[in-house]
Amino acid sequence: MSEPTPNDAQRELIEGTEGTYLVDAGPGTGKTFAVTRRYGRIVDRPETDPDDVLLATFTRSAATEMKERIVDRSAYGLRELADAPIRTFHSHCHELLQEHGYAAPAHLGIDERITGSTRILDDELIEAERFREFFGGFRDDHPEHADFYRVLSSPDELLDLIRELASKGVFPAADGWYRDGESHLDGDFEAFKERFDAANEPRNDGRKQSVLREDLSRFGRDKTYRPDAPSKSALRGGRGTKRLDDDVADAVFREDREALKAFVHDAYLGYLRFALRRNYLSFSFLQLFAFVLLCEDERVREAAAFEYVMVDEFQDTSEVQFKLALLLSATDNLCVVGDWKQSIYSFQYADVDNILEFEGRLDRFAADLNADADRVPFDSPDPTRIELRENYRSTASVIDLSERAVATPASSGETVEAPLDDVVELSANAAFDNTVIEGIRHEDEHEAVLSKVQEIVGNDDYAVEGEDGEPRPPEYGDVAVFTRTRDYGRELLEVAAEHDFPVAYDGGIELFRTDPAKLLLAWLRILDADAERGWAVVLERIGYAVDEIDHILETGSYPAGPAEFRDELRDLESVGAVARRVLDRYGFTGDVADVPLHTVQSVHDSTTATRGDLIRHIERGVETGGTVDVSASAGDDAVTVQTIHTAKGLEYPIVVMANMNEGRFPPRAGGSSVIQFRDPVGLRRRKVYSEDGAHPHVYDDWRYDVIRRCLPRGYDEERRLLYVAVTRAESHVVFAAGEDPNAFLDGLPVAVEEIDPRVEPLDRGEPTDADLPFAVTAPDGPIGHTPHSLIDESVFEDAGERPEPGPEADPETRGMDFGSRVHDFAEAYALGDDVTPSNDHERRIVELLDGLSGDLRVEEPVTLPVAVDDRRVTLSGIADLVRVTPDRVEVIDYKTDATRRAQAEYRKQLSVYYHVLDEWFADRPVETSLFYTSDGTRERIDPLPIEELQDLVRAAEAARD
DNA sequence: TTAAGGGACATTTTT
DNA sequence: TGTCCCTTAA
Repeated sequence: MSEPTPNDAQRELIEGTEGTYLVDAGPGTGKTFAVTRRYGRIVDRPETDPDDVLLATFTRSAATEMKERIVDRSAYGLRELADAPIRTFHSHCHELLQEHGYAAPAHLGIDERITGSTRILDDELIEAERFREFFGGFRDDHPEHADFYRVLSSPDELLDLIRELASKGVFPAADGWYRDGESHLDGDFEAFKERFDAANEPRNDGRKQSVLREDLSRFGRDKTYRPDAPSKSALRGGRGTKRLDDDVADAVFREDREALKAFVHDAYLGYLRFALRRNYLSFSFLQLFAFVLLCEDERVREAAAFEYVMVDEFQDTSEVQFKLALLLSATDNLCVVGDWKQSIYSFQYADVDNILEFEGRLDRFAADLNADADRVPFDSPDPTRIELRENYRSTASVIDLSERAVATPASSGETVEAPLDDVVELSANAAFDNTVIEGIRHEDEHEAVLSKVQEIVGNDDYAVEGEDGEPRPPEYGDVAVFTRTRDYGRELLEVAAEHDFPVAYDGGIELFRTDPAKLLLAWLRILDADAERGWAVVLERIGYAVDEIDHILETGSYPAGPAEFRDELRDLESVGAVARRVLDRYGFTGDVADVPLHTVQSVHDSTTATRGDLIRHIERGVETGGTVDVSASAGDDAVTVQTIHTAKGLEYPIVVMANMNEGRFPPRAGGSSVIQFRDPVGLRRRKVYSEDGAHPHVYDDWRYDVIRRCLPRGYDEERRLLYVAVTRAESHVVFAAGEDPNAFLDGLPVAVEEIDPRVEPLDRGEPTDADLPFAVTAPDGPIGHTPHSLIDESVFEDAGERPEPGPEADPETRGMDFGSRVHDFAEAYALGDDVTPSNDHERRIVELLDGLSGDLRVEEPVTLPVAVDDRRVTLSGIADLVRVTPDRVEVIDYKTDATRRAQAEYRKQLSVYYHVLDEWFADRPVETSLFYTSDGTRERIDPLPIEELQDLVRAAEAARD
């Protein structure tokens, strides 16, 4: 590909190497191209080299890409740039601390040191674990903060607050708060008053009450305030009042919060010390100490500062990162590049105001840093603003759509205002514009998406630009399906797998929601307390039907195999060994198994965890969705499925924006937040513990109930997410919704069509499992059926007609409990263990087994993949005994209960087995029979043909719907 | 236009 | 658990 010539705006950026620049670089405007050119231009000068230029990126992959692109365009090779400061803020801080950081904590009055052995703790779940440990000790040592422990719903909440404070540059010191940190905690009354006044303005020329007063019409509903709170009418004024009194603003804002601040301070400082003593630094603390070091140590600052600083994806930086960029600048040659409309990382403390209010913040931050010393060279900064307006990626139609998307209300009542004036209009550069923008809708949303993709592939109506610039029909690889949530992506993958649809998933999977983690958790629960929740998972995995599991759980008579395994696990010393054995048992290897193992090990080693702790750790992982990165490829020509966040920076000819459904985010798990930090209000307590009178109680904070109604709330980031998604598209955009399209989709100029999803079976040239009647080695199909699940009545279908118990089947010896003991005995005997029969049932088993020759196998679950209406399903079954001789195969199922001759049911069970073995041993006949231990008789059972099993699946599913 | 009651709804993104 | 939407009454 030939290197393009820069356009005028790009040239201004490339050539303007001296001074301060803010570059508004929308999607597809050649930002990386211009930045790397600029970098090359600087370092190719004889007087500068890569060590003089800091290029800070947000992700590691972005740093790598930058390096590669620079190598293409400069005199430097990849090796020479290997150690060049082109890296993320985090890794640069790490580097800085390794070199100069030993005494950094001393600047906060902390005695502990950062040493060569201090590790970065990059797993947030593990950090949360450590924090809980810390907090447990802290509570014991600090009874004076008891009121706050009462109202804190969990330590996680406090850790969140600490992270947020760190991201804003608010740090604790041994004596009070570092620098002007406390003013952030107090908040800015003037700024609050502005918001308050805006919300308190009567509407309709004074005929209608203010938004704020209306909002407060439910003041106190479902709440309990302390007695000193004003009554609702005192707060709002009587009927007909249009606005709140001005002094309400004062009343809610000014409050004695010394104790609250002291609590947060002590916990924050204590945790810093704890981490250092434990020899680790979190991501947040890396930046914290780097900042402190650069601020306090002039010598280090001079040594670490760069001639040129460039920051990529500036919209994703946090407040403290902005300040770090200033401290790392030896001159005012600072260039930040970004696009506020693509700021979607607020949960990582990205602060969109860094870019939206760049000039103001630059002024303010520089002044703050220079208040007591001459630290940063931005005394009277006068940044040049460059706008890259030419879009090289998308058609004009797509660009237009994206600009509407970022202005679309998320609910009927919402109005979107500023900062939309700041949208820099882009002009398109595409060779042709045949853009299709459409919406589809069906309740089977996943199927709808897949069949839409199928319709698109090879369809000239959706032509995309080929290598030669000419239109060509699209392929699977041209299509990306975006989702907001990983869950949705995972569901889509599952449905795609049913149809053998070529999809590749890119991004994180929820480790704790995978089978290895679930089974590990199940076994830990079994070990801990023979917990039913654990057994249910284990038994289901083996293939027991729901009814059977219920029965086993009721009676507590677990099958022999798993019970023995449990005893074996009990003998193991460490939780790590247990994990290894469990994962081994199920054949989990490689990445999928390594990650849980690693997690188990690191949690265990570091915190002397008990089994109960580990169970809770995994449970929390399931709740919070700890993830591990995967990139599951499905060959070259496959649809990419990913979350919008992982798609950032990428581009695709065709984008399907899935899951455009209604859905607002409810309160977070674990209860409502107790302590919050939000500009401009500062630190707030949402609940108050009080021992007024005889009734200690956690009260709601009436002040905060007023304040939060003045805070901006809205869907700005959701809109930006949509913007990012749409602007990935080069040519076509399809929105897909289930039953209920959301307000975004309603608000966009897109016709939503109800479609009839039908995913056609694919002919991809090679036989797949779905083409075969069955394939023994195939993995489980997506829909599992056990024989028992194929009937809609009870398993014991003819229980109503059971004959009088015969002499062999007295109540003592009947039923599952007894049956399972016979089964255990039979298995042990068949395996050659030294066991002796203790009743007639077992004696008859001995007679049977002694009379059999050949290879005996016991209790082996099998799965039979079959196609039903072009969907692949899996039938699974377990037989008690398989006997293989050179000329035939026998499948025998023991029946201990003479009264339960549910042959129709047994027949299905054996049929599954029959078909699997018939495939395995294609050269000899397979016979299926039942052995009644009560009278020692055997009964041949004719297996059902596959067609009848398929019919049963259909019937079972129809019954289920 | 305001007040007040009640029901439906829904658990995210990851350096 | 908070929010939004709908209903009913004043």
